[in-house]
Amino acid sequence: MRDEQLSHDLLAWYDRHARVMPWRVGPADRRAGVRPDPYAVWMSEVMLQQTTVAAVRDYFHRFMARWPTVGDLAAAEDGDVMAEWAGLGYYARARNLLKCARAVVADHGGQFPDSREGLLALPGVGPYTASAVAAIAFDEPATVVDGNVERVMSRVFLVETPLPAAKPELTDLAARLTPQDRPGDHAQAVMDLGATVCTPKSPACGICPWMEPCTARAEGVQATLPRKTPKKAKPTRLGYAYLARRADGAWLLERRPDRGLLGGMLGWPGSEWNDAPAEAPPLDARWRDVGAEVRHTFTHFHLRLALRVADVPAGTRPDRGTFVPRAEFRPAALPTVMRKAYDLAVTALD
DNA sequence: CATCCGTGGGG
DNA sequence: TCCCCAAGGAT
Repeated sequence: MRDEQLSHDLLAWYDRHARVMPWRVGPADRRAGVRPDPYAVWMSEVMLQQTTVAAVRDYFHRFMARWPTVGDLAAAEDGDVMAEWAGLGYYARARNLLKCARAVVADHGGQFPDSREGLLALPGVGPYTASAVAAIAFDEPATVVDGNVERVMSRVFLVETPLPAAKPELTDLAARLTPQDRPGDHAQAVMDLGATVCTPKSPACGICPWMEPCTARAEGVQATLPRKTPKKAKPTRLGYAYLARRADGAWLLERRPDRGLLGGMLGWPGSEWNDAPAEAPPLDARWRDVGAEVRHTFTHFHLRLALRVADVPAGTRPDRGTFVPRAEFRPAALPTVMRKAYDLAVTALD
């Protein structure tokens, strides 16, 4: 089957089955000439990096309501943006989001570059995001290659090379199918297909617009693709976290360094996280064992975090960290592992 | 090219 | 309970 026929059939499917998203201009409106706001497209694409649509929705609404334009975001306080991002993960994205907004204002007059090439130069914008914004916001015939596209291409064209080695081949195949007309709808259509029909575990081939041409389907091996090189097991690390509550209700927190795990986020002072961490209290106090530990899994290790809590008098000077007044403290501004620690500690204190 | 970087839901 | 994985990017 010709590439043009495949693209046509996919767009016809998309016209009927496009998912409705807060940041998306649907195929009907788009054909009526409506164009999405590049700022909203960029915001959604950054949030969607390695993150599910369901997780992104509320965050997208909150960010757009609080910072409606790239200029508003560029003028925001770093801490406010990090707090608003808390819980969404991959916090380097939030730091780069701010850097990018400020670059757009400082270097591009507050307008996003309208080409893949120009977008690619922005912080936090890689090959995928540059193509996605170029195609969706500016209708440049750029090819998007995300996990969905890799899966769909590997099946339709029966690519047995394991990822990530197969990436260039899958990119070439995806490029062949990218039409000059409606490239933005095409990009979103492939991803919708991967997310709703050509799913990882049990693809719904019976309702797929590409059932007939799909080579993997013909061979009956669709559920085994794409192949992936095995990943190594996660080790378990141990650590201590110290939750100090001052007499007036203030909590002792510290801002983590910009680089590395949970970079730029607020957290409880703690020990190192490794096989045998040493205790590292941030001030002298009667530290109590809470009798419960936080279990949390990061991308590449499991963590078991033992909690120490203490009530300290007004005027206490910590060796590190800052007491955050009760009125300003919001658990929702903490990354999830730190919020879990707080929830466990206050439960134990009651 | 390999490693680091979160989180929550589903099977 | 555990593993997979989701609209990846930076180094």
